[in-house]
Amino acid sequence: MGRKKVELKRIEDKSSRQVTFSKRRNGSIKKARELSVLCDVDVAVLVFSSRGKLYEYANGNSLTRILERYQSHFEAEGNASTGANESENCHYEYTRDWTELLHTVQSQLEGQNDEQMSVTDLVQLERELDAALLQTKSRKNQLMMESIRHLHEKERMLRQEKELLEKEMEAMRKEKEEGWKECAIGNNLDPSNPEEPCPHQRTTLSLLRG
Amino acid sequence: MGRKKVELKRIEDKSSRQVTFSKRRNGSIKKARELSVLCDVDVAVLVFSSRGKLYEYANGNSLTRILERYQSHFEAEGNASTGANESENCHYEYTRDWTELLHTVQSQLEGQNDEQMSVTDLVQLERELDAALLQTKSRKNQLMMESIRHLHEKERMLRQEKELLEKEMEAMRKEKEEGWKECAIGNNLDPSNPEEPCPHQRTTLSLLRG
DNA sequence: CACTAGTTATAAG
DNA sequence: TGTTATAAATAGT
Repeated sequence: MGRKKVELKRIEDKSSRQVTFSKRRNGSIKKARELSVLCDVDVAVLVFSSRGKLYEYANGNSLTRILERYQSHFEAEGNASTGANESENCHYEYTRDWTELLHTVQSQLEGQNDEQMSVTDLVQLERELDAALLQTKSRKNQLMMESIRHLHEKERMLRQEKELLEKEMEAMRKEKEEGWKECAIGNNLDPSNPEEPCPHQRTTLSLLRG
Repeated sequence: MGRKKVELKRIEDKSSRQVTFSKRRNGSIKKARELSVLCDVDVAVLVFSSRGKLYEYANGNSLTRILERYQSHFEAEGNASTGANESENCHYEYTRDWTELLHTVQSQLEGQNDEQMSVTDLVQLERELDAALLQTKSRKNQLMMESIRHLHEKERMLRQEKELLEKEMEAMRKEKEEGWKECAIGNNLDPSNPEEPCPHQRTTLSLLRG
């Protein structure tokens, strides 16, 4: 789409990468807006620049809302098997079976059926919809519970890591102190001197407490 | 970009809207991928079809990760209009009603009622039960979503704390090193001596790397 | 940022 | 779904 065809790989030159980033970011968001308007659907685009700045687009429903919508069926992939890296797919695969059902309902509601549905048919339809609903709810609950469990687990891990870090730090502090004592001995000073072994250390400690 | 220019407004013809949706959805996602690859940035695209199907694209960091990143962003920017949604209703009053409802159902099921319930009564009962069910589900979802959001937030905080600790540690390590140099000077040793300033330090470092 | 030349996306069939 | 004429995005300047 320019003077010459470009390879699909990282642009190494920083400057032209920046230019391309700016141009294509706008392009992408424009495309998203067009899609949203023309087809009357919800679209969100998030772009994080390499320096962490966020550019976003979201129509109508604010992004927050869209994210909630997403979250309600996220982490189905949580175990990494499905959403390896590039995820580009349609979720709700189990919905496909129901599409027919919904179609039936729709034409039924539009009342433009050649063959009006009999009560018996409708009873059957109701039964199927109930089943579908049950499945949906069940799946939703399962995913949410999994998600919560997963997050709890993550929290636990993070706490552990933090604890470990704190221990490391304490150990390091002690070592340093010892080091200073040895140093003092080497300098023929009295190691039992109660005065500050090192002014730096105090700084670090007070930072820690803060 | 086609045989003729199109207005930027909802395509009214359902069929061509569907076709355009399909084409442009792919186009948009393709653009997003190119942006991501060429400029080496994180990009996410979410598209919800009118019937609620989700199409998504996210490079590298899985979408979940990107969303977390997004949430941090916008939470950091302060005010979240945590819209107090509909279900602010008086929970208790409804609960009392439900007890009655369930009681009714129970005796109905036991079939030991003097007065059998008429179909009309049952229709009404069904209606009430439906309403109760709806409320229950709504409340449950609300609580679960809150819980998830809360956990995400906690995770974010823990990560921050961890980062801080790591920085502290690095700083402390540097200080120690300096301290050793000064010490060496005090002991009239050559500070540029490339040998180990302190065996303890090595231990700590390897722990850090682990 | 503005300008094209050559590329890509896509509306219509 | 695949094709084609044309609009739109964009790489290089």
